[in-house]
Amino acid sequence: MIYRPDNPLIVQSDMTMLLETASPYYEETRDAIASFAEIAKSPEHMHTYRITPISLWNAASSGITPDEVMERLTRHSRFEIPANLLRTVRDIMERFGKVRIESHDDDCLKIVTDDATLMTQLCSTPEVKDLLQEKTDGHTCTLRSVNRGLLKQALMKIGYPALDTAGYRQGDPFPVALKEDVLSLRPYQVLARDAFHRGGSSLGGSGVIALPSGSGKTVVGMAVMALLKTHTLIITTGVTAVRQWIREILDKTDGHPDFVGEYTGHTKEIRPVTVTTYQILTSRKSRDDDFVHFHILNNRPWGLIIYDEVHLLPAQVFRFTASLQAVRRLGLTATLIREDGREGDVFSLVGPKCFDMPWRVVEEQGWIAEASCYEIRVPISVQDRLRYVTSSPRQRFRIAAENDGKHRVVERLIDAHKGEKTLIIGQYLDQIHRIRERFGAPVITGRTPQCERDTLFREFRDGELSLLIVSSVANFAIDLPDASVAIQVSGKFGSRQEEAQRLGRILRPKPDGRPARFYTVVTTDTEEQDFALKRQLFLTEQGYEYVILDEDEIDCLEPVTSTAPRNVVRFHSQKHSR
DNA sequence: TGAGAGGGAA
DNA sequence: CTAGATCCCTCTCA
Repeated sequence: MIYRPDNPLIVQSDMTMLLETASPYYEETRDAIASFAEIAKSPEHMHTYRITPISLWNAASSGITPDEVMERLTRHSRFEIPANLLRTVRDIMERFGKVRIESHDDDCLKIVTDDATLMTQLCSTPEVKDLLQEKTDGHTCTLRSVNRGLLKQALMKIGYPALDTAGYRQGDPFPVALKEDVLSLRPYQVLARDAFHRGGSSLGGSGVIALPSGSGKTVVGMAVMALLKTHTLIITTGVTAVRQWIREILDKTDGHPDFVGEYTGHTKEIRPVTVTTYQILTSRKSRDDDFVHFHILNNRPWGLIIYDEVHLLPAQVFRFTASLQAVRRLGLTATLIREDGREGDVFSLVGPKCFDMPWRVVEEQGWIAEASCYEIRVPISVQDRLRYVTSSPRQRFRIAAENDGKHRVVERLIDAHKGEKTLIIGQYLDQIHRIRERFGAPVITGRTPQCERDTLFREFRDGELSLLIVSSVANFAIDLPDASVAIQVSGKFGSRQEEAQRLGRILRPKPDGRPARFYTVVTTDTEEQDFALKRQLFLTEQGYEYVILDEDEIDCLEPVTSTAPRNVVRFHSQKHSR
């Protein structure tokens, strides 16, 4: 029996793992398992990770072998690893690619597998069988090209994600190159581009690249365009993002303005490079009308489709994407997590994750600002506590979130960061307006007209204004200027995505190299505290540690200086010794 | 031709 | 879970 008490990882036969955070080997172990497991819980001392089929398949498609997974588990595990777990991991990973999709003739493809029993099983599974045509022999079966996407979804559902090597239709050529004189790709951007293109024309060539906010995902997209030199459709979340892409393309490539177009509610241009929104693809005049815009865009000779913020891809766009399997697809995202559990559809229709890098690693290389995260706990007044306990579970969260006691904390934080660009981010308009009354800073909500936003953004950027209060516009507004301090006073239940997005607002490297601070203010002993923990999961997985402070510990926070060593660790050990 | 308001959608 | 923001379309007014 193996027993290595210094190792911080406990691997259990139900595919969960426990990781002890106080161990000196914690960071090393966390980084070793991050690529094939996902974090499920992160209380102070013991984090729980889960190994899921999707996490294993994503690992497999970013080049990690079953042996490597075994080796990492064995190296960091305290106890001997359950034999059945090793078998299951290998088994699941090897299921990816057991079924391959290959080209056959003009409008037919074929699925191929070496395993005749599996083929028989496929041909008797209703969801799969209906999409297939006829069996050529025990190992192959033909299907119509139009069913390529649907079949991949069906195979994913039964746990055998297909390796699609049927290749892509040749898009019309469009010569475009990066302006190498003004733009040099960062090392990880080159790695990401090449990981996407690995396998050349037929193997791979579709997939998702996950990189933190502010690390230049747009540039990766353009680097791929410059590699493929073909007509490209870029789909984004909103018109501001559309215009941002167009600006970036004109700025960083030699693409001529006449060949780059906007296709939105305002302007309907179709050009060799066209930037559009998810919404216009799914819009139609009435319920039983046609998806006009989708059909117009679908009948173009695209050789590449870029899905910006692919984690937000609306359910309906999956259907369209299923019919676009002959076009190369690149998904870009900072947080490849969906709260609706449709990760499998992203995997099978856009493609597997082909590249990612933990946020902390990008930070260590200096491409995004160094950031520390704090959770500050505030009690609730006796009156509000009374309201809280007598309310329905529905209203409770809101009462806790809108706790006016939070204002004291906000005041102290603003004092501690005088002169730094600070954002206060909240979810409820009432709360936001109460904060405005107290601190007198301007507010931006969805109601704020664009021209007013522009003015405030400019003042904030120029430093005339150092404090800005924003509602959940902060989640979408791509043009919101960068800050170095963010104070989150309320948010959307347990949304990991939102937490990550909001941290992203302060990650752009500062001119003076000063580190960023992210504070989330939470009411003690309420539901909000549980949700806060859930929100932090993604960032914990990326290597961030939340320091938990009580209200009056704020004054012991060290002031931010550009040369200050990281104080996260010191605070952490203080907490542990108490 | 463009701006702005209001409705519906998801 | 809700509340909030966005987008697209249409209509009206210069």
